[in-house]
Amino acid sequence: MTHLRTHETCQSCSQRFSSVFCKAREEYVNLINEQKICNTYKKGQVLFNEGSHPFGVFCINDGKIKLSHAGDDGKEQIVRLLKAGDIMGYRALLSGDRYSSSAVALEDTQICFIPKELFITVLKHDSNLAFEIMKLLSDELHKTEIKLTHLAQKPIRERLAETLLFIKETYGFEDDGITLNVRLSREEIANLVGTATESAIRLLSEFKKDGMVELDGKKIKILNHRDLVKTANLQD
Amino acid sequence: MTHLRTHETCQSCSQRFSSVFCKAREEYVNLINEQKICNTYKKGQVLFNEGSHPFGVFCINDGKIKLSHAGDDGKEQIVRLLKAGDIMGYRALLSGDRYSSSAVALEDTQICFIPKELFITVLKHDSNLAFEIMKLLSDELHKTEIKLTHLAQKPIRERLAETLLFIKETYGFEDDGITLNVRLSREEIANLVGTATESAIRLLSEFKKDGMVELDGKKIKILNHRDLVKTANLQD
DNA sequence: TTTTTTTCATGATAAAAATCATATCCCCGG
DNA sequence: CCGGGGATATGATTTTTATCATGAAAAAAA
Repeated sequence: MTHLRTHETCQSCSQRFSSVFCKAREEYVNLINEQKICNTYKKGQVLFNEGSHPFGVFCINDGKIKLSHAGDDGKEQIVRLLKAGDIMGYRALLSGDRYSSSAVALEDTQICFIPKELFITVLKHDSNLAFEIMKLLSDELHKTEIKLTHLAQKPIRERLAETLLFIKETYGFEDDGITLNVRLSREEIANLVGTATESAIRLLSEFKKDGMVELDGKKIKILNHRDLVKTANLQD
Repeated sequence: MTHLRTHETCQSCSQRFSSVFCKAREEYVNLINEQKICNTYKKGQVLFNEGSHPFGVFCINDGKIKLSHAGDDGKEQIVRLLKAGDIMGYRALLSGDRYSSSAVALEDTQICFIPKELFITVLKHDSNLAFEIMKLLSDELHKTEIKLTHLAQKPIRERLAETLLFIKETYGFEDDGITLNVRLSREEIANLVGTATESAIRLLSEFKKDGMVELDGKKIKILNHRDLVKTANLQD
């Protein structure tokens, strides 16, 4: 955890106008800039653990993060995938709770930490930012409810297709325009879909046989987007 | 839909200090009182439909409501149960979305409607209320993520037990201290658990055989709370 | 009340998915 | 460059769950 020389100020941050803070008033951005603490995390490093107390919010400058719950039997359930411009840790903070999920870096990541008191103060005085946060929470709640419904009602095959499309929406493609721009293990994909690892592996193989994807280790290429959408069977 | 003479003012409302508005400043409560519109809904009546536009938030004065999504194949998934003191409709409003779920009265219900503009104005000027709403959203998000994890990882038997406990937490017991204070069809219970109606019926029969519940039509009595908790297999 | 319709209950069967069991691959450290 | 260990792949089997089918009970309508 070292200070990062390549990311000096919030004002010049590459995420300045894509993050939720884009709506915050200039004076508060300056204040945040003074108090933020920037760090880098290596792939696989834990940013915080389920059950521990939040002391602020994290603002992702670069990299990818997974947020996951441990189920009662210890099995991981990935609840969110985060990327540059996203913030995290605000849920527990606003609930007055401990973290309900753990955050792990999926690749080397640069993150700023904004202390709790500052975040709350800014939120209190800048209603635009408060509305942005409410919108963020509302959107997350919406997405989670949709996921819940699909988990309850759709077969694994459809959910895996949907998950691949979701990964594409979140992280996009590499330069070739077809390779998903993230490396996830089969187990992580399964924990995203909500199924057994073997089932995820098996269905990925089927998708490959059906010409929808190409598999090369952890690289996944989307060969037939149209069929994948059809397989996902999305109406909404 | 008639105006309700029995519920004249927000200031004297029975939910004044249990609802999220308890933290709102007096002046705004007065403003809300002037503009609110009170209505009654009969059991089974639809308050709003998935896909329609929100024009304000609803504040439940008395009664019970279910919020449910229709899955892609039309199957209902109940995402929340609401009671007196709860508000609803704020999620879509704050997202700038249409309603993502439908609201149906589970029994005769009294509800006040607060117009969108007023709600937003109050939220903008009263940061205490804004924080309450953020907390509400955060709590809902947390609960939904837990539900998601359990849906993905736990067998139906455990989820049914958990659902019965959840219903008890939400609506409590009747005067006898053991009968769940709500009437839900077996289908609704299944749509809450996320399973087929027959499976819910079958497992309820097993729970009865195991002495955990007593079934009398739609009345469900909790006979052995301890065993039910054990069956739910909750760690968190 | 009687009829009709819906809900509840339960058995039989089928389908879906998890688990168990191996075999192979491939990445990493020595 | 090689060996070991985790990740991936795939088959076989078992378990779980959904679906289909039918009858009884209860609720709603006539």
